[in-house]
This record gives sequence, C-alpha cells and structure tokens, in this order.
Amino acid sequence: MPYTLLRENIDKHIQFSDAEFETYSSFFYPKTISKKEYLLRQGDICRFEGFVTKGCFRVYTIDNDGNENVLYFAVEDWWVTDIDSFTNQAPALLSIQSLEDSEVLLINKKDKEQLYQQMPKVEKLFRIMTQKTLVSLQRRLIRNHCYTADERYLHFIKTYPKIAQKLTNLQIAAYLGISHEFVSKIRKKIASKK
Amino acid sequence: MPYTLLRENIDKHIQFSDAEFETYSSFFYPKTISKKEYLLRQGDICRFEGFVTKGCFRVYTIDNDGNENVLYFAVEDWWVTDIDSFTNQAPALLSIQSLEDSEVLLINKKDKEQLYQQMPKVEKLFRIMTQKTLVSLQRRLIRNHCYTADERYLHFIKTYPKIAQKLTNLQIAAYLGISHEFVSKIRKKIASKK
DNA sequence: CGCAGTTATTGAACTAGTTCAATGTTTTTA
DNA sequence: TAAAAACATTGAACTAGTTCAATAACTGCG
Repeated sequence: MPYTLLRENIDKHIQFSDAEFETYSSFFYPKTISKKEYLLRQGDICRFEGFVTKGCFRVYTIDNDGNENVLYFAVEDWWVTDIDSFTNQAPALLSIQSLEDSEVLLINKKDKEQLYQQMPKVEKLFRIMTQKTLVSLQRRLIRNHCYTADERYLHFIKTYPKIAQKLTNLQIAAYLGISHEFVSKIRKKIASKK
Repeated sequence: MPYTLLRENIDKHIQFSDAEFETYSSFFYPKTISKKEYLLRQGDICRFEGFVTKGCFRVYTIDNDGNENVLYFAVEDWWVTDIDSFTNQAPALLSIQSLEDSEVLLINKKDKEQLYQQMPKVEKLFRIMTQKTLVSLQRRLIRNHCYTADERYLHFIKTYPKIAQKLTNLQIAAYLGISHEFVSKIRKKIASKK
C-alpha cells in the first residue's frame, strides 16, 4: 500500500515502466513514526528525503525570538526533507515532527545519488517536482503580501480542508504567520457572518 | 562575453566539458531589451527561459486590487521566466520588465525539451538550480514571517546592495510587501541612528 | 474518574504599518 | 531649458494585527 502511493505520486509527473518503478521504489525503505516523534531536528544533518504514506507532519523552524514558523504541513503524498541540509549535509534549519502516528518511505543521501546515476529519469522527476513546489511557494509568497490574515486563513482551510481539520489554532497560526489569538478572532468573525 | 557568463553560471552548479558547454550554449540566442520593455506580460504565454547577461529586470504580478507585487529582481547571472507558464504553456501570472537597457540569453520551449533529451545532464543542472532557488524562497518566506519591515529592508539592502542601488523606493516596497511611504520612514529612522 | 497540561476564547491596551494628502525633489522628455 | 511626470518625504489619522492577562474548554493520562 505505501508503495502504491509512491507509484501514484510518480504517475502525476512522469511515465515510468513497471520495471523502472521497481528499481526506483527499491531504493526506499519504510519507517513508522509515532505521534510527536521527530524525523529531523533543527541543527542536525538531514540524512533522508521522505515520502509520507500515512499521518501528518509539520515542517518548521524556530527563529531567534523563539517563535515557531511552519513552512508546510505534509500529509499522504507529500515529500518531507530539509533540501538544503540533505543536499549539502549541513546542519538543518528545519525540524520535522509528526502530529500523529505516521509512516514514511525514506531514501538516504548515498542511495539518492546512486539512484540519480542509475536512473537519469529520476533527475527529470525531481526536477519537475521541485519546479512545481517552487511555483506553489512563489504563489504563497505573493498571497502573503496581498491577502489579509482573514483571506489567508480562508484560503488555507479551503485549499487544504483535510489538513486543516487535523491542526490546532496554534499550528495554523504558525503557518499563516499570525498570532493564534487572531486566528480565534478570525474564526469568530467568520462564524458570525453565516 | 554573454556566453562567458553562462559558462560561469553553470560552473557554480555542475561540471561541463567544453564540448558539453558548446552544445548547451548553442541552444540559447541573445536578445537586447531596452529600458522599460517587457520580456513577458501577465496573461501572455511565456515562451522562454532567460539568463540575464546585462541590466536588470523586475519579475512581478499585479493583484486584484491593482497592487504590484515583485517576486524578485534579476540582474546579471540570474534567470528569468514564469516557470509555470513556460512549462504548461499557460497564461502567465507574472510580468517581466527591464528596469534599464538589458541583455538576455533565451531558450525557447521546444529547444529546452530537445536540450533535455539530447543532454540528460541538463536535467541535473536545472534540478540543482531549481532546488537552490526553492531553498532561498523558503528562507524568504520565513523571514517575511519573523522579521519586521525594518529588518527585511536592512536584510535586502545588505544582501543585494548592487541591486538595491538601482531601485526606487516603490520597487523595494513592492518587493518587501510594504508601502513605499513606509520605506521612506524606515530610511529616515536608519539615517538618524548613524 | 479526576486532574494536569495544553489549547481556545475574549477583551483591553497597544503598535507596526497603512492611507491620504500635501510638499518637495529628481528625472524625463519635448 | 522648461514643463511634465515620476518619485520621495513627511505628518496626521487610522486599522490590522499583537500582546497580555484572565477564563473557559478540551485532551490525554495515571
């Protein structure tokens, strides 16, 4: 089942034969993560790229003032890693923690390099996936500039209703870059409009 | 000279033999853009990826309220495109305008595809470049959340002093996501502290 | 079950940043 | 070189969002 998800993930971006997928998937190994466990801690070196097959993660960083800042939440079919740390084997700026019992498929650095070498098509796959991620991040940056907090909140729960359900106000606030009290106030405002 | 810059650009990311670079660079053609001319207009389809060899561009979007939002400025050694529009040949959300007389090396969609096919190494090159862009955008997103406008302004002029020199307050404001009046006030504050 | 810890709500006081409008400055262009 | 246009500065009034503090509601756990 986890590998079925991995297959479906690829099919969204590129065509792989069964044999190609076989090779590709053989580089990944499953890992079970219990609730609140860390896949990666800020400061450590990120040894993996992970594909989420079950559960939910928050990918975040703590700034100098101790504020938590969520870069994104990852559920089934999302990838989790600190690319910078993984690529350069340098200390991570990001932490990755599960919000519930979860499962991932992991690939480590050496195997990733070997996979690139053995299957050049994987370069294309990750080039395409990274591009798509970049586009959505560009759009989010723009939204952050031109939307109000209310609009950003609404956009988030509309775009990711399933993820939003799993989250506390605190977590949503850390993603939107606002205070959790203000999330409360936004909710109240919305409720009273209906 | 423009092609020397392209060579130096590649050398930062990957190793190319002279022959490989020869092939690679033969896919690009130079274009001269005079001040305030558009390389791409929001709504049009982006037919190129461009490597800036001279001058300066702003890559921006206009939101529903008519506010201009600068995604980034591109000078020598930067790439300009609307990836989403280029990849999917769909209407662009972004406009790309030169701020001064400029020069770019362009590659169009078909040639890019042919290049990928002919030189799989180019997949790796663009995978790596896209990853680096993604990392810097992730960091910018986080900065936008945890820095004040003053801090973001200072970070910007410190990180890109050469670019900042070329820009008006209006343009810097559109990049930082604040009003240009506030940029003025920040400048005054900083000046008075010295 | 009951209690501890975390999360949510609310209000009051505050502040970072906006908006508007007026004035001054620089740049562009005829 | 003058006039027009674009850009920058400044202050006053405003507002979106914060911070703090107090209370209420949930959640998990022994």
